[in-house]
Amino acid sequence: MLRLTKKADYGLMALKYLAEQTNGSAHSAKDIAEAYHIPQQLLAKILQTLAKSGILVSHAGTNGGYALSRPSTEITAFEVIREIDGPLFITSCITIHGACDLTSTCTIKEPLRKVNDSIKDLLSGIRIADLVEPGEVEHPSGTPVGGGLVTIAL
Amino acid sequence: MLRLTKKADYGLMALKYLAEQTNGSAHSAKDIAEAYHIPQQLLAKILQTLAKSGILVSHAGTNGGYALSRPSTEITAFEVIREIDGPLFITSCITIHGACDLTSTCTIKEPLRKVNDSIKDLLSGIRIADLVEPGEVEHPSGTPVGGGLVTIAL
DNA sequence: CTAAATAGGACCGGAAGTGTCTGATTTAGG
DNA sequence: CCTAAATCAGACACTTCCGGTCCTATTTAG
Repeated sequence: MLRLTKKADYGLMALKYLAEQTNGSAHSAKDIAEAYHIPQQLLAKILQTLAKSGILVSHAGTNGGYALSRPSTEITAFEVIREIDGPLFITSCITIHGACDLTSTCTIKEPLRKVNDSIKDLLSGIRIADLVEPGEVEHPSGTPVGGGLVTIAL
Repeated sequence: MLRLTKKADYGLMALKYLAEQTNGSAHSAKDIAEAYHIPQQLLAKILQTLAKSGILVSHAGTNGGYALSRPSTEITAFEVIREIDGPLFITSCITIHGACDLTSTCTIKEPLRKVNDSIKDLLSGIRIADLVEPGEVEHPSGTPVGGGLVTIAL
């Protein structure tokens, strides 16, 4: 539960990639997909929606591709995830219309909304620029990194 | 994305219900299910897992049921959700073993782990007791409540 | 002994996530 | 002008998981 879709994941990775590129020219979906070993066509779709929502600018044709529409410091993880995965959120009774039969039934709702908002703030505080530099190799020799799952959190 | 399963939702509601009951006797899954208009058999399953994980104590047989194993101030939303929905979390590459082919590929991972941990802290800070009292009817006359979705967040 | 409950398994239908394919349109470069 | 490399867009297949149900034990108060 509470997990990001792979699409959102891929989207963030792609934006990170674009943020790293210094030259202003466009980079194709193919380039990014190959760099990260991501299914190309899927990435293409993601980049398209990102372009449609104004986070990326696209350029069709030969040597076409995508580039950030704004500096990487002004793109939050929050909006990226929202564009890709849609506005659904925490409790089902909030997102699905009419799920709560009786209002009095679901008294859990209000407290969870606060969590909801907190997570929103959390993700809003993270910018693409924050993803770009954190030193690729800094595992403190105790952390398994390779293919070995990390299994933290919940 | 990032949404709670209904199971976790139901589980929290059930715990809230149990926390509200003053007498120490057990309350059946049927009672709770009817109180909240929740599918009974499904709730039963949830309560079983909650009992198996030690959050609830169960009592079989006639007049049996469930009760909190600890005071409601000592049960966090975090552990409830974890027991019900399992330990999966944020990025898919964290939870699924070996999903990240190359370590260097997924450089997004570290920053997202921090988000992960923050959410964990957030949910750990919420206790069942916090869910119990927030005044059932306090919609500030501007908030649509009935069947009308709230659609906040993302 | 019986009825009410928990305990646990199998199962199913639908939705959503993941990914592929096909086709159309733009466009730089030879 | 033509071709190849792109974006754009829609449809579709596959798989997994969520939500929910059903059935069958097993416990246990009265």
